[in-house]
Amino acid sequence: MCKGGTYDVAMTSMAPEERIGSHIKRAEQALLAAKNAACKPAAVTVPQYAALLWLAEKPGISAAALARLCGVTPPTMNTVLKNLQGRGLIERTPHEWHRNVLETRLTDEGRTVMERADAGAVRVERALAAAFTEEERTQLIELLGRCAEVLDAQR
Amino acid sequence: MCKGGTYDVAMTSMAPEERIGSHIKRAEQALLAAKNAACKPAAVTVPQYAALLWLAEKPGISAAALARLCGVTPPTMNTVLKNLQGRGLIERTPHEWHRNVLETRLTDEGRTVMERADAGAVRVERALAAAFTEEERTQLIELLGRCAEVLDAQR
DNA sequence: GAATGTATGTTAGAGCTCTAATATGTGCAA
DNA sequence: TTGCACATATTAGAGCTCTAACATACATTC
Repeated sequence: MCKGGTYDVAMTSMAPEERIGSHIKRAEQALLAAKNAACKPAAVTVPQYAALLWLAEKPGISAAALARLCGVTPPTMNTVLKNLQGRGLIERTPHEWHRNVLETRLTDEGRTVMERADAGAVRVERALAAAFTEEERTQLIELLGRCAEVLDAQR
Repeated sequence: MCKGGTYDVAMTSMAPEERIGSHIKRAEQALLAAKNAACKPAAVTVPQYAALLWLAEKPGISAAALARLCGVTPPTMNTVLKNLQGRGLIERTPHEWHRNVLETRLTDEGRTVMERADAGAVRVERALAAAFTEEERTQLIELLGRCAEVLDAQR
């Protein structure tokens, strides 16, 4: 049972396979790699695709609100939006009332690119979903939700 | 059932809540945030901690092998090791036979820092594990494993 | 009206991550 | 021996990510 490593895992630490976090990380890494490959034909990164997808559903949204939807900080979203704007996939215009807010919208090209990337991403999601029964899928989502809940509370 | 967004999700795409990937990502984000906070007293990042932990168990390992264990590319591990070496937490010496290989080892300070970070990380992992029954934990790990398998095959 | 609070936006800096390309060294095979 | 294959190491460049700090603008309260 005990490993033969120099650092005595059994006494003070925990083996990697026992760490639920290891398995979450591995799944996330595989997910990112698969989505990255799926987005490649559209020449966008996964974070860029995520932003474009939300922008399609919520035109004129603020960068801060978009950051919350995508689960990143405002400076991070700022970086992503800069790259998207530099490629002409989005445009940002000052809000009529709240002068400090910039409304962000897809350009026509941005919409085209998003739809192309989305096709790939959905293909990945469908393949993933197909690996589970309805019941398993429900349970997986429930268990993952509990993970997020507990971990957020830890902080 | 259908959302009122501009981009018609129902026809060509998929709602975020239906995407298993969304839930994996959320759990991983919460995990990273919790581990980050846990590693902060030791003043190391999560990737740095991961490298230190493996180094404790496998002294003299090559950077490439360490990269595989940590699930990152060699250039990424190179970046992490540079930072660790700059802080004097590891040392790298040429391999006796294979001149191209650098053997990497913890310094005394590196071991101390690792143990401090590990205490925090294990605390997070134990809290996470405590949120599930034995059966749930087993199933979660099995389901996550299937995710990784399917996603890797997609690529 | 002035102070406070809250939300948005941005910059700076450190660090992680990838792909692509290059160099070096080892071992095997024609 | 020469060439090929493979592993390791590194550099370059683009992009994502965070925390910290600061600036701006609106809204509420005193």
